[in-house]
Amino acid sequence: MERLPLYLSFLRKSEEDNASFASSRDVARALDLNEEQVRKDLAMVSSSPGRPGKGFELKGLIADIQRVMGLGEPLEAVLSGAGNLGRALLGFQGFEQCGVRIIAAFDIDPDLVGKEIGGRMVFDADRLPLFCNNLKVPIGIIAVPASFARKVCDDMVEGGVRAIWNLTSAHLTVPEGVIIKEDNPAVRLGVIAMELRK
Amino acid sequence: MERLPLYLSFLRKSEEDNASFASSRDVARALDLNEEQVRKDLAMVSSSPGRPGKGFELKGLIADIQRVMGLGEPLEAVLSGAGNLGRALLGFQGFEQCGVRIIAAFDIDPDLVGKEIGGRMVFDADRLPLFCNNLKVPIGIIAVPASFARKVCDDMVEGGVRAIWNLTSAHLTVPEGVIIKEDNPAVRLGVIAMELRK
DNA sequence: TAGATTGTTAATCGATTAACAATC
DNA sequence: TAGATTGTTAATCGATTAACAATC
Repeated sequence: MERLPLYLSFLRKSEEDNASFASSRDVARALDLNEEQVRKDLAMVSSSPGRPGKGFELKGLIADIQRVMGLGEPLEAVLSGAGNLGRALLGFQGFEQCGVRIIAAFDIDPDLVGKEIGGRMVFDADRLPLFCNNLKVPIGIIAVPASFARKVCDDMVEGGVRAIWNLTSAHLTVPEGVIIKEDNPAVRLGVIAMELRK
Repeated sequence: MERLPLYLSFLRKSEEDNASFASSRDVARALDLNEEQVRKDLAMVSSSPGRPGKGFELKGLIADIQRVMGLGEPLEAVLSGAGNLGRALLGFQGFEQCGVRIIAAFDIDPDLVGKEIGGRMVFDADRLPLFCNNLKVPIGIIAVPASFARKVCDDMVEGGVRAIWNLTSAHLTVPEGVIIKEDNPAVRLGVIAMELRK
C-alpha cells in the first residue's frame, strides 16, 4: 500500500513525458524496487491486464491506482496542535495526493485560536470533539507535546474519529475499532542510528 | 529494533515505581504487544538470563538496552532545513534518548543563518559538506522543501554522511553504502486513509 | 514442592524473490 | 516469427505466534 503513492507519482511523470505505456521494469528502476514486486503490485490494482511486450497502459493504470487510493474524494482530517510540527503539516503539499485533506486545526494557545494557518482555521482545543462529531471527521492527527497526547486522543475518540496518526512520543491505547498509527520521530531516527552502529 | 525505545521507557517508569523486576507479560500488557514476542526480544538483548517466576532484573535490563541502542554516546546528526518542520525537530525532546544528537542546522534563508534555534546554530547551507567532513558527522536529516531534497542529499553524501533520514516527498537515490530512510508524511497518512476505506 | 515465567524449538504467516510458461 | 514483458506458481525469507519442557 505504501508503494502506491510512489507508483502514482512516477506514472504521472511518465504521462507528462508523453509516454503511453510503462513496464514493471521501468517503474522498478525509477523507484529502486524489485521488478517482480512491482509487477505483482500493478497486477493487483490494475483492472485491465498489462500487455506483454509493452507494459501497462498509463492512463488506465493511473486511474486504477487513484481509485484504490480513494482519490477524488479525499478523507477529511483534523489536526491537534498548531505548533511548529502542526504548522509544518498544514503547509505540506501532497496530503491531497494521498487522499487526505486537513480541514481544521486545534490548539489551546489563545494567541493561535482564531488565526488562519495555511488556509485552515485554528479552533480552541475544547471544541474538537463536537467539531468532529458534527462534521463526521474520520481522521485525527496528534501533533501536540507528548504530555497532552492522551487527552487529545480521548477527545478524538469521543468525537467519533476512526483513525488516529500519533506523532508524539507518547504510547496511546484506543478502543477496539479505532485505528492508531504511532510515528514517534525519535524512534524512527533511533532505528537509523542503531543500523549505523551495527 | 523499533521496540527497544518503547521497552526502555516502560522499564524506566517501572524503576521509578520502585519495582526491581519486570516480566514479559508486564511489559507486553503495558505496550499492547504479544507476550512471547517481548520475551524473545528481551532474551535477545539481555546479557543475564531472566529469572523464571519473577522476570528480568530491571537495572541490568535497562543497562543492556541502553548498550544495544548505543546510549551514552549519541551519534551526531545535522539537520538541513530550519523551517517549521526543522524547528519542530530541533525542539523535540527524546532524540538523545534514542541515541542521536542534532548538533547543527543548515538553511539557505539569510534571515535564519546565524540565529540559534533550540540551542543549535543555523549555518549557511553551502557549508554543510565541509562541516560534516570536518566533524565526521554520520547522520543527516532532510527537512527542506521537496524540490531542494536532491541537492541537500548530494551535499550530505559529499560530506561523508553515512545515513540519511529523508522527510520530504522526493525519492532519493544514494550511493552504495549510504543508508537512506524515507519518511514521506503524505505517504504515511495516506496509508492510514487507505486502511480506513477498506 | 508448587507456581510463575523463562528459553527453546516448531508452526504459522505475510511479504518478497525467483523461475518460467503464456501471450501480445 | 521473435522479443519483450506479462501473470502465475513455487521457493525463500524474516518475523510473529504457539507450544512446552526447563528452572528459579
